Amino acid sequence: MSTIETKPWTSETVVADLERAIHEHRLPPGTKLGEDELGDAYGISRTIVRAALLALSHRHLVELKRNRGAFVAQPSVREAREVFEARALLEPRTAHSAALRMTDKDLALLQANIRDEHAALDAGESGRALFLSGQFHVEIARIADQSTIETFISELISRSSLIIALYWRRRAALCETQAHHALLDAFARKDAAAAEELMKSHLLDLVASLDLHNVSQPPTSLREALQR
Amino acid sequence: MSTIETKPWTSETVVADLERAIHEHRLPPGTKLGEDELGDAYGISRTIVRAALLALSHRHLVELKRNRGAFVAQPSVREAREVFEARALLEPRTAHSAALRMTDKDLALLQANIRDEHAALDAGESGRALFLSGQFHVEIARIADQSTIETFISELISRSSLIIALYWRRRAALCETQAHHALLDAFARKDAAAAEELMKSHLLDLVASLDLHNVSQPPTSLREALQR
DNA sequence: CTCAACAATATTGTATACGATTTTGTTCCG
DNA sequence: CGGAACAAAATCGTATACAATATTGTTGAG
Repeated sequence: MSTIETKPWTSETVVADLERAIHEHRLPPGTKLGEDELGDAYGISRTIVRAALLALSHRHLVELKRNRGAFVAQPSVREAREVFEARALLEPRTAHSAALRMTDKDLALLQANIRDEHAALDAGESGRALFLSGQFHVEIARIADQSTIETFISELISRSSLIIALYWRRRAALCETQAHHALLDAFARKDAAAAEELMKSHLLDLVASLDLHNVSQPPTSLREALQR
Repeated sequence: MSTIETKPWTSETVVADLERAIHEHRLPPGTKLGEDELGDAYGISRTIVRAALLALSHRHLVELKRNRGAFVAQPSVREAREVFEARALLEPRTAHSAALRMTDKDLALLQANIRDEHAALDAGESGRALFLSGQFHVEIARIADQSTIETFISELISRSSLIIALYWRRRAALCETQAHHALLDAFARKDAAAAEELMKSHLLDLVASLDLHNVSQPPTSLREALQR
């Protein structure tokens, strides 16, 4: 946990801190997020913690069970499909818009992002690499200058991180940065149509790298899981 | 206000009640939502009210100003454009999916919705008609069996209601139900391509019926608004 | 009379106390 | 020894008290 008690933690900063921890798989799906525990860790009262957990539950990153507590969400196979369905509707067209508005500064930012992701991978910081990989997509929405869509994509990216934690099947890990590289090239050429197509196939590749027909549903209850 | 104190109001029911009131324009944009006031109205403590307001702020229906309180949101022209941009990405394709999954029961529900909207209009209940008109769109997402996208569309519909309250320009009011009728026909024929196109143009018509180039921004501050 | 400074009031922000529910641990009967 | 009933503990749900901040009202000097 973050444990730096010198900071003035607010509801929003706690949300951001927890969201990043979840996104980086430092808090795996299913992790219990006790209110007292979090309050002690951040040095704040349960009031703030509850507001943060409520916010995270609205983003579907945390599941609140009445009188049971908060847990890092465990998206179902169904939900996983839906998330990528939504991404497929939003992201390709957003990449198209972004390509048309792309500035040199934006390009540099995206390039830096890819570089940092490479560095993180080399350093064995796979969590940080995953986070940066997601940021690449959010950044595109920001460049497209569509903050409303950006909010949706940002949520979907974080949820995708949970989905990856649950359903990722081992494969070539470099396909990610390859796809981002190709996108960057299209952006550099201001080729909006190519960017849209590349994003579309990138998302299809992502889904294909998941194991979603598997019946190993994240156990809703231990009882049910062990009764087989 | 709702004032029925015999009900066991929970955070969620209060959110639903307030959201509907906002959607039906009983709580116009800019309305101050005092915590004590709401707590008294519903017969609950500020704790629950705050949770509800927090939820509504996450849906961009309420704006929270630090140490100032909660207000019904006043989407900017910029935000209005973004909301309809997002709807344009999500809804046509969702209508396509819905057409393919449409059952007779679903058709009946949509038909009933249109009928109720007509009835509400005839009865002069324009707020209720607007709400039902929005429900038509949410229902399509539900029929498409995409709950994640449905959540997004539901939020966008509610925000659209605020946008209509602020930027609607007088016009033929029946264009709405006409478009919904046409959609229903396409659904009945299971003509997914037609449904997709009809939804696309319906959304374009909606945007066209708004006055978004107008400079009469909802005043961010009274000072600024009166200094002209 | 105008306006700035200050005081009073109202409202939100946060912490904490207490009650409700669930979970865990123990006991006692079969 | 096994299991159900009960007791204890932990945790969440809600209300309330108090502090922080903003707004409003008043006063007094110029």
